[in-house]
Amino acid sequence: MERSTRQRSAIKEALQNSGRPLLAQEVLDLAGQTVPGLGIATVYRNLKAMVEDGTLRQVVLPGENPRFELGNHGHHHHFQCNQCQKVFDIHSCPSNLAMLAPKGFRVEDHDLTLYGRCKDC
Amino acid sequence: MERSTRQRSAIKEALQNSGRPLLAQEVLDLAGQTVPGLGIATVYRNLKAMVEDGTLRQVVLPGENPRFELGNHGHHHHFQCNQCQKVFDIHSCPSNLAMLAPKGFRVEDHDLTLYGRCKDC
DNA sequence: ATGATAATGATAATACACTATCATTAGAAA
DNA sequence: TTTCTAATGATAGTGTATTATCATTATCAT
Repeated sequence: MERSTRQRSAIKEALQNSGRPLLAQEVLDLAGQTVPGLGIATVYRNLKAMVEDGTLRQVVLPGENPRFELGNHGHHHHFQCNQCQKVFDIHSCPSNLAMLAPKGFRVEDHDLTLYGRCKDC
Repeated sequence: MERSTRQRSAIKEALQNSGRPLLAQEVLDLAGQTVPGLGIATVYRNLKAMVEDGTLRQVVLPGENPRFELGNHGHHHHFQCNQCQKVFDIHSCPSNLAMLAPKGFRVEDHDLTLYGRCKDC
């Protein structure tokens, strides 16, 4: 059966505390402060398992490596800072997007990314 | 100086005739019908050169390899078909997106991708 | 405390899009 | 037509994120 490890806890905690989607490398950096010696393979292994069981979901922005965020958020979008490259959640969503599509096209979903300067940059 | 070749012409023609952004592989497939034996290296070489001189621009959707479209289009967005995976242009753009960002965040640009079924699927 | 084995960490292997290399081909200036 | 060399095509090489391997460690039911 599944065992509870310091590594797995630290990884989940890093995602919970960050409040924003993290790259695998960022997860390693943050969780590695709690568990020195944490290996990148362990990070990938756990991220993958947590995505599969629904604990996490992947956030993929254009041209970027996958980021990870808690899976219990509803539909939302993201903002990427042009300065620090960090990604933040946006908890609102424009309506009417379906009517932008040409005639004959059925819209089922959408992705929106805003770019600019974050609060700290 | 730069020479005019059948290969380069066929590559540009493929992009012009398609009316939608194409993957490097799709460019090879289409232009290869005009120039049998066309090599993938030649496609990449020319796509890269044409992006650098502004003839083409790259279109990068989340989790997808770069596509290429003519560079003389204005700001616009894209629709990807969930069935055939093809990408199409959308020549309208929602306004008000800047106000979706949290306080303290300055919005400078945005990317929007719609997903669904295209006219042919 | 002990044994079974899930999990880890180091690192080799993989996948894959893209680029470099180089011998050959083919524009185009003369 | 000849000559120069840009461009091509085949393919080896590269970069890099992710995964597999495996010896070792640590969790937890007993």
